[in-house]
Amino acid sequence: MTNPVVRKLELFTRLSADDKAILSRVANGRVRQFNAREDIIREGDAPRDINLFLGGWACRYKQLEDGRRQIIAFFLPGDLCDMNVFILREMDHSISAITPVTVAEVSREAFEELMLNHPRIVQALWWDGLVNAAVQREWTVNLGQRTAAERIAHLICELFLKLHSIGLARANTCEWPITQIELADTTGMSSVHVSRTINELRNLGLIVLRDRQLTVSDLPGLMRLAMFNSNYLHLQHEGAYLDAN
Amino acid sequence: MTNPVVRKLELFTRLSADDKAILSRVANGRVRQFNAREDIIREGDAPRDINLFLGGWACRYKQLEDGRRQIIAFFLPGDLCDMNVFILREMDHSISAITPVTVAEVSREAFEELMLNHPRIVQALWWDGLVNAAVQREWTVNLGQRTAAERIAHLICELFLKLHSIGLARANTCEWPITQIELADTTGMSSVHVSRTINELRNLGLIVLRDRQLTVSDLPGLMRLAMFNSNYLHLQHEGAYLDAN
DNA sequence: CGTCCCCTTGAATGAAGTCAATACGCGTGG
DNA sequence: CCACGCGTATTGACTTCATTCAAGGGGACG
Repeated sequence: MTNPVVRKLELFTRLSADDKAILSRVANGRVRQFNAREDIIREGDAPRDINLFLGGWACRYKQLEDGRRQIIAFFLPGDLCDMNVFILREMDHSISAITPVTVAEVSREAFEELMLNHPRIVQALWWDGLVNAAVQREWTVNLGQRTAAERIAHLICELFLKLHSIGLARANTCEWPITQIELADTTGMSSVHVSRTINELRNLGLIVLRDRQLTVSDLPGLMRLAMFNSNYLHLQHEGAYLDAN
Repeated sequence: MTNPVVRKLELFTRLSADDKAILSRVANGRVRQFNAREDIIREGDAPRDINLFLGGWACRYKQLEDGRRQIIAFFLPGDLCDMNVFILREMDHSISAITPVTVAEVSREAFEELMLNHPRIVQALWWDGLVNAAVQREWTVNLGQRTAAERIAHLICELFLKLHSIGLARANTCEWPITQIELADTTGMSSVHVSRTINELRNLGLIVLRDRQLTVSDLPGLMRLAMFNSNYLHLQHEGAYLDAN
């Protein structure tokens, strides 16, 4: 089985055998496990290492004083988390496991050495960072402009495409470990209304969702409803022209 | 008058005379003017140069097919826009002037050369990028969790502090060129409701806003209302420990 | 078998959007 | 100079959408 980070970065550029070897070695360093719901880093902590997600789902979130919580991003296998946070003194948000999660901790030093000697990887990491920023922007649009049904539909499209791109979806189905409460905290609505909205999507024949399994019965329809434009994911292997090895 | 970019980057670290000279030189290269409301870059364009904002206010936005528009970020003097977009093939959003705007175009080559020879600047740019990402996350929280009044109050706090940090606010007043329609597109509400909400803040004695001039009469009160925590702006000169010249 | 968490559904409440009318400032051109 | 148009801001009345409150069902697990 290929390393999920390699798989992900190769969406953008082709890596040399050496690049891949280094990445796999780094990913096998200090590996840690977390239970579902367990915090991986908390707001206020001083960031130490770079985290590399190897398995499971996690999320970034912020919490207001009065308890309201907003999920800001999801992490899937192959994702890196805050490659450079060590520039900043303290975390301004928290990261929590949704399912049981496996992460590799990469020390700042190991990471910097890697960046020094592997320009192709650096470029792929740049790309990854830019895509993450684009996703964050799209979430802003989602929360600001889309209706409840559009918001949920959009999120489903995004995660479904991302899962596909890293080989974690087959045909039109994938795992869906996110509870409706978490979905509510993601889309800025109440969990009651999430329930009703998902039912709406079901009744439109767009999705089937039960037992933590999602089937997208009509992806084009779902994308149309959500006004989903995948350009912001930059999945078109845009670094292909860099392939000259 | 110091260059606004220098002023901004020095929030994080101290720059050498040479660093500053280089930045000022780069900022005086190809300078362009835009009228209020004019687009600077449009979604779908291939990004060419890095834009450095020297004067005026601008915004990043995305538009849905049916016309709904979401403002995703504001640009103030000293801000850089998408230092690395040339990795991506095309823009997934647009940038537009709010007031008349002056920008310096920095070619990719000039920029890369600068990064190669000025590690202190590189570090400050990293910091800037991380802060921008943090701001984008906070906007996600804002749209997802805060009420109308909290949203507007939070945005005012954020911009007011940023303006202060770059010397564009005096005591408790600053320019406020943003129309209520733009504010509506920023906070995901209708312009009618923005009007009512601003009135609410006025009646609470928190702000005075007229003739494109904002006075924050009670900043602590405004921050309390918005549950504003400034940690995400990372304004505490966190790079001070790098000062050894 | 009971507890806990998650999901669902109904009914009442509340927040924000829409529609519409009016007012104000500003620039343009008669 | 005034008239007009345009964009912006304000205010009221009504509607729509989403939240809250409440109750009940179902599955997982000790």
